[in-house]
Amino acid sequence: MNNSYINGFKEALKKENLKFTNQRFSILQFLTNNDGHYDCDSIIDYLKKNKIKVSKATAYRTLDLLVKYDFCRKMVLDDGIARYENKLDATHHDHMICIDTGKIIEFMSPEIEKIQDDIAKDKGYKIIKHVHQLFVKKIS
Amino acid sequence: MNNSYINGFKEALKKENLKFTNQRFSILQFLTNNDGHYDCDSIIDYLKKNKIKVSKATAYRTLDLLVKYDFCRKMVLDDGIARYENKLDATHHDHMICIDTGKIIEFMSPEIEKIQDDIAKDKGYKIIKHVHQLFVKKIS
DNA sequence: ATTATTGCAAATCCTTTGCAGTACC
DNA sequence: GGTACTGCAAAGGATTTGCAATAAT
Repeated sequence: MNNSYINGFKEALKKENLKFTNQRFSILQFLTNNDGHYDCDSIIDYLKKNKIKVSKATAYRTLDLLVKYDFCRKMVLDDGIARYENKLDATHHDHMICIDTGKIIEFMSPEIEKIQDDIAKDKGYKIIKHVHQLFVKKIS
Repeated sequence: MNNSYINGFKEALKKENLKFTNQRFSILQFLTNNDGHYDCDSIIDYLKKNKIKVSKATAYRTLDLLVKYDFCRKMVLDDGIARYENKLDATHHDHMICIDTGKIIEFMSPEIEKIQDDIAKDKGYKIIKHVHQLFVKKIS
């Protein structure tokens, strides 16, 4: 297992004048070890099953931090609920979401990436991040 | 001015067994006459300035309806706040959002549209709707 | 020892819902 | 006249915040 992200995490904490705690680390660890898209409650529930107690307050505070330092990605769908996913070592990708089942499938197109860069540049901007979600149904 | 959307609106209302009321119509009218992306409160504030009183309850109920019948589009950013925009007669487009100023610029790329259709088809799905947002900064 | 952390419960914010009075057909 | 509408205020659900007890360096 590649644990090099731990040092990066410690550095981020130092930069923010924060301490390395079990709660913070557990959340990071959960996300880096699990592919998938989790809302705050799911993360807390999972950790609870493993005898690690984290409050919502701490979870949200930690998730904000992880997003800020690029350890994870936040996505908010139309239901207004934030979902988080590992971003470390994960190749960049976007999401296809099945309207019927809620299943999330990842996709990535270098062509699209290039075109959107060009579009932004054209208008005098550079892309900091982007959201690209396809809401789909199975072809019957 | 093209007011043909009024009939479409009346038909939608009939289909839902709903009545044509001033509040509902005012919201539709505001969105069709104004390009832009408005949250619920902004819409209510604007209408209030024009002496039209609409409650939040009614506004949200109406906006849901307008989305359902494709009169407008709902978008939720990471802040969790829903924004609505006119969809009628508007050529399809996506959004570039300036991180610093909040300015929203529209864009549209037929190439991207085609590629994403192909990606979905490839996995056995068809696209019902999509969200494509570029978060950008001005090139300095 | 000092300084930041945690969890709790209360507070916020956006959105939804129940209900009594009001408006449309 | 009957059925649907509106606004209000209360309820809901996700997220944030203040604070006293607790843990990290």
